[in-house]
Amino acid sequence: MNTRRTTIKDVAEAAGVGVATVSRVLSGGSASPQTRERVLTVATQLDYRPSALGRNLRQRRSGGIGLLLPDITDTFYGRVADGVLACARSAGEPVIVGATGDDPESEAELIGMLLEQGVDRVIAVPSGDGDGWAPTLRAGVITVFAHRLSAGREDIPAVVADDRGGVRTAVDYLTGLGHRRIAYLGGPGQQQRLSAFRQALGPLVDEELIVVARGSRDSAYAAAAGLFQHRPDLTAVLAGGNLLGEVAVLAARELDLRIPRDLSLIMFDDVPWAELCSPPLTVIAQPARDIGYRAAELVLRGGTRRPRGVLLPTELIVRGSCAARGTSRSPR
Amino acid sequence: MNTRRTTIKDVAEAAGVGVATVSRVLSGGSASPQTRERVLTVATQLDYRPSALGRNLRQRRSGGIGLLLPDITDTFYGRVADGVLACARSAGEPVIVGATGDDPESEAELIGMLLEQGVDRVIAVPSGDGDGWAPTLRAGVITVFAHRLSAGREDIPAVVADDRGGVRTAVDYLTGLGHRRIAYLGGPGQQQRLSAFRQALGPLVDEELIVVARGSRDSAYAAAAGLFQHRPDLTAVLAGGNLLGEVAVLAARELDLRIPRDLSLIMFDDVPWAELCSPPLTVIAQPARDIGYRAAELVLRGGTRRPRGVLLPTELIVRGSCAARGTSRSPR
DNA sequence: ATGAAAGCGCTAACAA
DNA sequence: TTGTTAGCGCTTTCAT
Repeated sequence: MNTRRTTIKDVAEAAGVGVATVSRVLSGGSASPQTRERVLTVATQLDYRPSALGRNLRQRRSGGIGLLLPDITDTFYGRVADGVLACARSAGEPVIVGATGDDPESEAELIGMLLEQGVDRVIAVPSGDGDGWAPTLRAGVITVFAHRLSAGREDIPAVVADDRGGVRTAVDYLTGLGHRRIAYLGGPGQQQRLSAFRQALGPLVDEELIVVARGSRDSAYAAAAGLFQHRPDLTAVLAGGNLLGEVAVLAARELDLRIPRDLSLIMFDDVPWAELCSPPLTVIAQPARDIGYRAAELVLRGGTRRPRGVLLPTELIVRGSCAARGTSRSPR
Repeated sequence: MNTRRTTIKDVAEAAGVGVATVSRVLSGGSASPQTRERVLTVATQLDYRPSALGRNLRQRRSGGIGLLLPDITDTFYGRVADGVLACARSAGEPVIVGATGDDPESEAELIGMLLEQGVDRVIAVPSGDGDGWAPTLRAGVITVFAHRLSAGREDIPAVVADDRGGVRTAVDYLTGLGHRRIAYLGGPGQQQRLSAFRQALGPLVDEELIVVARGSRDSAYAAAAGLFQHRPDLTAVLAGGNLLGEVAVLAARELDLRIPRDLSLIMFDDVPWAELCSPPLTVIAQPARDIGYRAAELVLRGGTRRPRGVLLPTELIVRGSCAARGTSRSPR
């Protein structure tokens, strides 16, 4: 059962050479053709796999990427993860994944775990206010943020979608349809979108129509339902994420608000079900997978370049959840 | 920038003790109260984190769990991953995640990567025919399958949903509604469901109504559309996964088949959008998160117990996508 | 109760 | 071109 692992020493002995030679051959160093041949043969025969543990310890690095996501269950983050995985794999780097639940404490704990593992590169959708990232920086861990910026951590490069542009497009579209009372239903950690919303709406902004939920589904649903009930005069909503969009649809149905007749809805993030929904949802699509891929590229490239971050475009995809104001809701 | 990592030696010196003592204190060994106190203080002062690399190398293990999933983007697998992550975290184990894309070759490659990392426990939704798993077994890596069994690998414990029961329930429900021409739209690696379907349908089974798509969305859509076009006489479909269900809805719409008037649909896996769909989809819910959690428990417990696998119950959730036969499709 | 020392598997200096 | 050797940070006998 417990077959001892084949080590470099075994290979060296079997091939009748020194361990250094084996190491050299396997990492493409110089060696005579015949020696190389022999070592390679023996290695495959013995099914030898160099231990990353030994190598990393020696090289004082782990050669692993840490990936911290709020919720791996959310397709958006799933796509981000997919991008990271794809890039990491082409570089032969393992990825250690952790789910923070958008909780700074949990995040800090996970950071500690990654540090312990000796991970030397981290990609994260940051949850805290940025203080939690001091340890990684101090430990010299190359860090890149994805999808979100972190307040007070402008020193860490980030790969994000053009939230401001997306929000502006959405608001323009809605106001163009004649809407004036537009609500924003947001989630945690989206300062960009929030401020962009205020800015895009300008004088039309109504602070009461801005609601920010915590991460959970319940919280989101409560926020949506509360908003709709409290302000039946609103005619359009911008949901800042697929979870928010989902609960908005649910809450609207519960309150007998017809979309788009009574309520126009635009959702951030294009998910497969947006098309299946009735009506199909108009969305601001974000290149989730690219975000992950680019973040991985950045983190792998190391601190060399200075691209202080990447901004990826968003796209308005018009489907059926927005209508011109006019067939407005019955005057309660 | 490149602050050398604090090592056990640093702590030992600072505390005026030997490294062995530090090690003992930190791993709860015997030590005099005062020594313990001093070491602990110094350790926190220096923000010392024991290197998992060093420890694992010494103990000839990595203390990491490998998790291989077909597609991290699929919410089902996302939930499985979430369960694994939760359990692993409570055990303080890091999880290295890989996406196989349901491709045996890719899977084999990833297995190699995990082995190289020295991972000593693996959880996987197996893609290949089982031969690919010889290396892990040989290397003494504790392996547990999740969600799927692998042909020819009955020696590896698996945590799966009660597919047979779920299929039976779905078929019973459908036949109870008067349906006779029931199709099965499946994906890769679901032998259980397929055979259960044949068995449940008994004499009613029509091989032409059984279609198995490859993993991709395109393939799935093509399969669904092809099925519906080729056999307009079918009145009900069982989709073997959320992706299959999604494309079934899409294809039905494209072909102007009304659900449930023209076509009744039951989907495996309850996803959030099932409720948002119109009509809301009747589903066979699977405890995805539990599958992951239990698999992690099993793999962490080690090979000690003999529970040769776990079978988790499924649940029929009736919503609006199934109707009694009668308002059948117009006799083309 | 504590320290010295060996060694996990590997790579990189240094010799030969 | 090749082998010898010294660690990387840690745990674990074995003495003390």
